[in-house]
Amino acid sequence: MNCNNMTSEESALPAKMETPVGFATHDHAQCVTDALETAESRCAEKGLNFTPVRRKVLELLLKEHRALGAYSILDLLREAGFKSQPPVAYRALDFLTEYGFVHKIARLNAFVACSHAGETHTPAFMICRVCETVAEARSAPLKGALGEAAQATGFRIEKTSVEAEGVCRNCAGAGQP
Amino acid sequence: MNCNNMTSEESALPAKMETPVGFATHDHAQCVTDALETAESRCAEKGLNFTPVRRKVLELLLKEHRALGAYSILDLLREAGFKSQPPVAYRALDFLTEYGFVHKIARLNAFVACSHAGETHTPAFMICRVCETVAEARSAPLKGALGEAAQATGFRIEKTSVEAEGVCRNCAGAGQP
DNA sequence: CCCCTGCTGTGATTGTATAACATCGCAGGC
DNA sequence: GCCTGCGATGTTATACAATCACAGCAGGGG
Repeated sequence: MNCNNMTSEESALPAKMETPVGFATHDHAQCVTDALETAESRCAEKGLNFTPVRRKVLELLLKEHRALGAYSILDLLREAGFKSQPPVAYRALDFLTEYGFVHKIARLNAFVACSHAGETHTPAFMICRVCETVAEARSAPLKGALGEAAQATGFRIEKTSVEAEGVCRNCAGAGQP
Repeated sequence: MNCNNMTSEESALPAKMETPVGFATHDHAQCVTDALETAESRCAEKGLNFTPVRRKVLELLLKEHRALGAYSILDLLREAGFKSQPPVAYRALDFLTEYGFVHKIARLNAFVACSHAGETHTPAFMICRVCETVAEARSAPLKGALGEAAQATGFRIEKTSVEAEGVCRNCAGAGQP
């Protein structure tokens, strides 16, 4: 579960920081199967239907470990033997998104597997424009300028998307502009 | 310039708060022409070409006072007598976006005129899912959980998009769920 | 004058997302 | 057994978003 972990709980900065950027090599096969099992048991708990298509889509996203467009996912699904049309991929993605196994990156029109299994949370993303990796940080929906503005104006926030585009340490170190 | 002003400078909460939600009635015709003039003079300053199409697109967005999809804009352009194909609208929007007259709302694949003329800034948006109005708040790109996570991991932020979806005070008051 | 540059016009194409409707399979009640 | 309800999937078609490629044109500077 814990690969690609850029987690930063509010102001609890380092001290304990697993793999600092979402890049350190790790036992990827293991992290994929772990995540799949977690998802499976979560669905079982909640009485949700973790169907083959849904499972496969999540698996593909976990394997890729970066954001994929819906049609890329569709291609991979087909390669994997599913004879799927667009709505199939979208429905699976809707399901996975609804229950927090996958997040949508609006900026990219793409989807990424969640780094912090299951429970509903309000993530913030850092998108490296060089290597395209997406790292997920936990965020507090109501803090910062946005929360203040919302409070001041009586706006009730339901969902947030916080996405930053830039260059990760690895790529910056590799001399990318 | 100052209609739809949900501005909240960092922690400078109320005290002075123009029109609290982006809804209060106001002299709209005036706010549109003011904004257009501001844009015009800004372009003049910088030696930019504020062409008829660009002007019209900005005018349309200012008039609508909410986020519009590219094809809606295209339709309006055509109604206004321009015989435009998609690239025309997109090019105008690219220009306006690049120089900060218009912002793109990634969540909606739509565009909205900037409430705070000209200078480059990193806005945050509150999107009412009932009335579709978009209010803009200024934000600090490097504050909050995201900034901390970025610092901790050496990620260099270049652009951010912060978008909140919810219900504005007016619509909440009108008994919307 | 010519060339360069930036903007526009146009047609076609690709990518993203959903509508609308048919079908399937299974659990539960009669 | 049979019907029904329901969630998931299959299928076709289409709406909406974005880009490509190329042609033309107007103004400015050499």
